[in-house]
Amino acid sequence: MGRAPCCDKANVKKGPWSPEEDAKLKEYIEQHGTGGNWIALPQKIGLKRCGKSCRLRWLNYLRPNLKHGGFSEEEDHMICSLYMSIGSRWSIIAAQLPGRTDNDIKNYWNTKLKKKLLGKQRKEHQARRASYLKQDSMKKSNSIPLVIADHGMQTPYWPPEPLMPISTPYPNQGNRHNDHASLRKLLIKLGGKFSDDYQQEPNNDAKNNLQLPIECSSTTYQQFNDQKSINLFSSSSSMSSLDIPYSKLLTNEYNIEGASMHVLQGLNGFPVEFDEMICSNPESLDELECHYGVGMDNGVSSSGPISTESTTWDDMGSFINPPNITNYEALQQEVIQECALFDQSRYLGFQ
DNA sequence: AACACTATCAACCGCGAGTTG
DNA sequence: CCAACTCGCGGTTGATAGTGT
Repeated sequence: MGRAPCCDKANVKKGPWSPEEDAKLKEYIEQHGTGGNWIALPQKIGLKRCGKSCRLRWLNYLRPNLKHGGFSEEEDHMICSLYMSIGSRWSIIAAQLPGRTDNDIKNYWNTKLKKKLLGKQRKEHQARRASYLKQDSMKKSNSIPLVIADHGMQTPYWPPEPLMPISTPYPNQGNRHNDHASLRKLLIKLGGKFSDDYQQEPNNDAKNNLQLPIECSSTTYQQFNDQKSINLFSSSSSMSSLDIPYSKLLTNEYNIEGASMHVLQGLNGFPVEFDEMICSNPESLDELECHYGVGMDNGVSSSGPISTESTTWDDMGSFINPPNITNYEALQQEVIQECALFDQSRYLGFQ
């Protein structure tokens, strides 16, 4: 038995909204508000629309102060940074971009940003692979640690062992555990720490197995520095806002232990593109490590782009290869903490 | 000019979570 | 405690505009 429909599908109009419908809805909401019940709204106005459709139309199109199209570089940067940190939690990402809707950002990501990133990565992969082959032959000849010159790294780095093809690629589920294990390995290097068995005991010890970074760098991306606080709740949400002074996010003033498990869940839901990249392209994990400079011991010593190509934000190079890895990691850690606070606040009943 | 292909984005759908009685 | 209901979210679809051949 299926779920009951939210409205009578037979008597409900679907498809694009007419200017008359828009005007009716806008006028009514501006005068009376939503009345706290979207389902009843269309009947009150005399619209043959589903309540959910009215809500969506209002939030994504009719609501005042909305911006459409023309994402700025800062917004691109923000979206990518947040996506890398928290995944496809579009409503949270949208809450950081005034005037943008989650739907807008989601569309923008799916149609433009993702392609930009993957396209850029593909190009760099080829260049890097050529570089590896060269370095590998050097390593075999003298067996001493290499310093990759164009990384500007000072930490010794051994190129990876010859890569074995993954025999059962995604979507076959057989290797997904291994892939997640690899991702976890990467994530450990990126900042958090996972025990080997967290997946077996997600409800018990998981929160203890992920240790959030103890320190956050005081250096962050400029756009975050500029903010006095971060509103973690979407303006369209029924939840009330919780503004956390941003300075507090940089310290351990908040006890986040109780929320760690939820951070873990967020990480477990790491952007699926990474899964796919890794499964369809076995070398991609090494690529990612390379991107973030985590292929070496502690993963914090990289300071420059890997590629010799332009690193301007125009071609997303500055995101793929952050100009300052310390800043990037700080940002990532901070966003993870934001999510922990977000989830914790919901637990503590701040809504 | 006609057709095929691609990109874009508004809108829909189904699900999980929260609320209410 | 439970069922019914609503809301909000993220994934997906489909119409249309744009571009290439």
